Amino acid sequence: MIDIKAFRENPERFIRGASDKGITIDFARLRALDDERRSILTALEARRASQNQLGKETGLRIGKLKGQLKAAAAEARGAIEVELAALEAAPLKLKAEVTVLEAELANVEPAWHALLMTVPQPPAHDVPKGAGSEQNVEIRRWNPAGFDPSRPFKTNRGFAPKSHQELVKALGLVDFERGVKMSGTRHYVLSGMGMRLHQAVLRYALDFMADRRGFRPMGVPVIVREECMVGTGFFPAGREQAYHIEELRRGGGHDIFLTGTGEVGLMGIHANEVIPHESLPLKYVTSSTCFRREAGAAGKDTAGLYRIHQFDKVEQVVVCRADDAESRRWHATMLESVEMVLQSLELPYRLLQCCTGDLGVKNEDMIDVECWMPGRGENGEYGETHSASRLGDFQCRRLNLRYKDEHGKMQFAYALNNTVIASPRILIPLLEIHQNEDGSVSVPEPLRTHLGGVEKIEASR
RNA sequence: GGAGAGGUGUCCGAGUGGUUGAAGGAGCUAGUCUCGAAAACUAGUAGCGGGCUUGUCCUGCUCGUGAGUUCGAAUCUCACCCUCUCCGCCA
Repeated sequence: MIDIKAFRENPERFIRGASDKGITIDFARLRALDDERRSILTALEARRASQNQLGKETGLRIGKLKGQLKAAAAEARGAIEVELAALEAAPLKLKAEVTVLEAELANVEPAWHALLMTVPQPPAHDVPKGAGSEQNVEIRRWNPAGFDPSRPFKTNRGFAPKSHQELVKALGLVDFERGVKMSGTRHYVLSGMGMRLHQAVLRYALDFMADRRGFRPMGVPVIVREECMVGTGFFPAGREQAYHIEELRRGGGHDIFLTGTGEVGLMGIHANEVIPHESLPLKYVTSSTCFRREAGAAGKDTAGLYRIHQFDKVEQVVVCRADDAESRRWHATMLESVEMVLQSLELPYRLLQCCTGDLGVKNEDMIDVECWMPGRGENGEYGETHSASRLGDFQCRRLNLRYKDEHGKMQFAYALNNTVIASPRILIPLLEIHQNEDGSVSVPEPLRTHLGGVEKIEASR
């Protein structure tokens, strides 16, 4: 959520931001609703102030008279009733006015709030302008020794590559047919070394972040209330993307939603809290199952492990002071972690600075990491495996996650998040890059301890 | 799932219709005292919002949430959410 005060002071910034992101918002309406809301509020509060004052001046007297009225003899009642009517006239008039104003406010406020919640965080000043992912800017790429994606796989390795679909089938790692039988399209069963490899990758990434990067490992809910989804900025824009469990309809207290990323659980932890500034930054990592409906992606990446409804992801978040330079430093540090993991797994990758048009509602700066997938497209393609976002105070403002700075001032914290590893998607480059001519797949060194020392996955296992 | 108890400020806790944003205590901050500390004493100690005359200014809201009764609600009514205890069931 943006700061409505900042919008009043400098609406241009938000209008330009939304336009750069390619998001259409009726800003004129927002301004009109905001003005209307404030003018109603002013009028309403003036009445309330009068009510409070009258309550102090005549309230007690009214109470006493009402008490007397009950006990009074018939002939004394007339006088009391006259005085009561006189005393009550002013408060009753105010009450009527307040009722009208409250109704007006109830008419305006929900629309004002709903619209405000859809205004996107403006992109950072140095994010390149662009309409969509085609205009993302490559920052750098890295290749392991002996493999250069700019040359054909065959030139690199001396044989034609198999796609990951072929590999997992031949090696018995994934059973798509039975996954679909049980749960429908985009579902799968991990099997044998497929499951072990999946778990190894996750465990390696989590341990790496905890042991080598000082992040606190957390286990968080993946079924959450709507407030968590709204607070983290996934709703309302991404409502269609989330599985929705309608508990209300079957008599439960409230509906729940399956989270599409561990970010929701990690950021929700401190919602509505005030963090002592000494405990910042918070550095959390989690491994969680992620659920995505993939609404609107029909027909896209339908085969294989690329786009699926359920997967697991090790996710890192940082909650830091409201300081742009600090948030940029953490962004770099988090990306460094990702690069260390990918390099240790010997996977070729590149970093892309996303342009304004490729940013979501909530981020002001995003860098995607793409791994080389030899079996993707005609002759291999880079495919997105990671995404690192800086959110400014957008998310913490929605979550009401604040800290008191050293001057005792309340501040909304800044938030960042970044994939450490997402599997099974990461298995695509992992299997395809490390495949051998005989159809086996070599296991990168860091994963072996998590696979009982296995160095090579072969069909027989 | 059944039965019961309860949700008040940073924390504990009082408060069952009237000036209560809220007694009392703890904690925290500052001061006095002290060579220093402790103790004691004194004072201070919420958040969010609106206004303009932007001020050591005025003002509204907040006692789980929402609606209602009332001139007036932390206090009464209704619905909901949450927590805890016991029983049942269970990975």
